[in-house]
Amino acid sequence: MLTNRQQLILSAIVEDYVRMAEPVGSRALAKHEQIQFSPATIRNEMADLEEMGYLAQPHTSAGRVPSQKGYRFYVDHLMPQDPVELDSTAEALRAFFTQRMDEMEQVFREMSTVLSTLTKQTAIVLGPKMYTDKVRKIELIPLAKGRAVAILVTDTGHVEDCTVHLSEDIRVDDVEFIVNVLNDKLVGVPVSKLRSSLYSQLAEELTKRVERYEDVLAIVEELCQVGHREEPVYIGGAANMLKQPEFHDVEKAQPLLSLLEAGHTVTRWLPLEGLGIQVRIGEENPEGPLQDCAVITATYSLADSPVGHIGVLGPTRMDYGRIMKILEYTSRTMTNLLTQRMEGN
Amino acid sequence: MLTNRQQLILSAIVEDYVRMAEPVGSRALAKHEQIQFSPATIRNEMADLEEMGYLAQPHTSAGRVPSQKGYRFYVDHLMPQDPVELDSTAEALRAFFTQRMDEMEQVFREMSTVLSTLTKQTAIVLGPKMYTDKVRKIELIPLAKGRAVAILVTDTGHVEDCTVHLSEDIRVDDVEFIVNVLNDKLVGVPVSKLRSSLYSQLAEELTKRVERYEDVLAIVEELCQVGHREEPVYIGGAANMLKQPEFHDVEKAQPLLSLLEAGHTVTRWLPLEGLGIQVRIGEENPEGPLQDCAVITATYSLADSPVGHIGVLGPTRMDYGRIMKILEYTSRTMTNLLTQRMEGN
DNA sequence: TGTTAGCACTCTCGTTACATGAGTGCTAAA
DNA sequence: TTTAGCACTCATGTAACGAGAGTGCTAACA
Repeated sequence: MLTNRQQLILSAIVEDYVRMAEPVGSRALAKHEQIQFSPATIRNEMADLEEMGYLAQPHTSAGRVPSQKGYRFYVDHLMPQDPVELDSTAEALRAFFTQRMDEMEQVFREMSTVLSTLTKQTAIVLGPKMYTDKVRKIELIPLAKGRAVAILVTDTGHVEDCTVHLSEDIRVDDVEFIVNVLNDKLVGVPVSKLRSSLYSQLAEELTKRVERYEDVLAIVEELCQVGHREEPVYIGGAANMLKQPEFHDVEKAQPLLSLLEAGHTVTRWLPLEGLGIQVRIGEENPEGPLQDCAVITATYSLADSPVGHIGVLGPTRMDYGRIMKILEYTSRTMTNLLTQRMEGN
Repeated sequence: MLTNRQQLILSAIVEDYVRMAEPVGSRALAKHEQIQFSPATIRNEMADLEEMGYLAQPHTSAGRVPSQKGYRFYVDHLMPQDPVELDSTAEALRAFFTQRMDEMEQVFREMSTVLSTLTKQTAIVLGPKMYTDKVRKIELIPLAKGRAVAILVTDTGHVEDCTVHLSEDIRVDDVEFIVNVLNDKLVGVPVSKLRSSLYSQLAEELTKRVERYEDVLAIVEELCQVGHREEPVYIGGAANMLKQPEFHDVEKAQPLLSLLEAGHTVTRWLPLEGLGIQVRIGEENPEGPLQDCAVITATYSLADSPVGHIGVLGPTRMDYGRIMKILEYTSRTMTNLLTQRMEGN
């Protein structure tokens, strides 16, 4: 489709533009090492590339800028594939991952800031889904009258809690009995299956002893919801957005920041399908404010099944190669970390 | 110090400027209902007010703008004190508080968005400190080899968890014993006193049976840190910042957003001393980026002791009266809510 | 003595005009 | 097929200018 020379030129334009954030002209390109053609030749090729939709021109006498299609082609075919060493960046990541961090929540939070610092973009980290976690223990701790806190611990060390309401005159050994039954029947069940296990396993057991059937049902309902709780979202470096020249205009930046602020909605627009690195450029994104953004995501896994996502959000003019490498490295290391952790160091 | 007329004029200038976000001139002021003087008279007074430092002039032929001192005087002496009804705003708040929300975390998160929506500024909600909470129960749940999760539940229903490392060959009944002792000795102790209780109560008890003294110490150390964990910070409407004309310049807004992003540092610059409503205007704030902001905070309490803070951050040009009233109402209702909750509905 | 009308002055802001420079497309020569 | 040359386009920066808003000061007025 594209001649070698056209590919070379497109590639150079993308890389120049990513670096300088300004439309790149034929003269500037001619100074590139790899390109030995005269500006005129380049101009001809550029005109062709524009006609084919890979480039765009902000206005008649400006340089060229990659279009969404141009970026896409670059990402799919032109980007340097060989593992160029990530120099100091890799160092920083390595340092981050060799820190001892016991609390996973802290890992995710810090990871979002590290990722955003390294990429100078906005980082999004989705905590792991618990779907595949299995129930390790359930506790029910009465507080003041009629209130108790139910705690669910999974085999990965995840702790979730919720408040439940009890009848005020429930007896201590009632509570104890409930907890015992819950643990007997539900330990080892994946949290995603909690609700279905509930009816098949618990119903008749509990009616044997406890009169207040509805109370108990309510408790377990709450527990089920805990199991289906949204994964936590950590956003780092949202303010980095404003450092990008394309968002120096507040009108552009404001909707984006608002979007990020509604953290739990990210799952609606992050590319979460498939495995591996996903890249969404410009209008490939659903939400309006993302139309001139690119989103890159990667998954991390636990025991071979993907459990969470990390991503980077920035203007379409972003250093795809570098960021994809960073994400790839991070997701790999993250997976290892989680897996080691599971296997008890 | 200031004549009645000067106070009237200052007050009018502040209120006009807050509304219009533009320097207010003598002609505009003369049209005010409460002011029956000619523009010339007003000009004279304004000149005096400026000389005294209550007003400032962006440039020679612009209207006047309140200075920090002007805002301060307005807040301290001029602001309408009588409880002007908060109209629809109060309605919204009432609606928010009458929603049934079991999970406190959700309450705080939503509160930050509600507050920011109502004030059109940035809202900051500090979750309650647990200092005064008392230990209700401690659990220790072994996971994979050498790892366990310790859970601490307080009498207010707060649940905190942390990962602890155990020797791999610890026995089940060792764990059970430890948990029993911990609960025997520490239940009812305020989390703030955990560490001191530890040494006075636990040391000899544990050495009686468990050989791995250090293991146990490590666990309890972790637990203590849980007790001293920072209060969670919820920030709502950070993107609202950008809607204020004073932050249409990205250079101004960016540092502020960065500051907000480092959520846990807010305790460094929020006015958290004393009780009641606190107002910090402009250079009364410590951090650089806050120099042209105002921060208003209020406390909320549980059983007569203040446990947390809510606050609003915006440009110095803000509607102090309204926002203070909103915060006051919110903190009062919040206090009631918490207290009711404690007393078991 | 306090208030007001009048007036000259200042300063911002938007518009227009114009020069500059970067970059292009096209044509013709190599 | 490539390149040099040239006319053309368009954004950007600067300067000039008028309009408008607001001030300070002075003098008249109650």
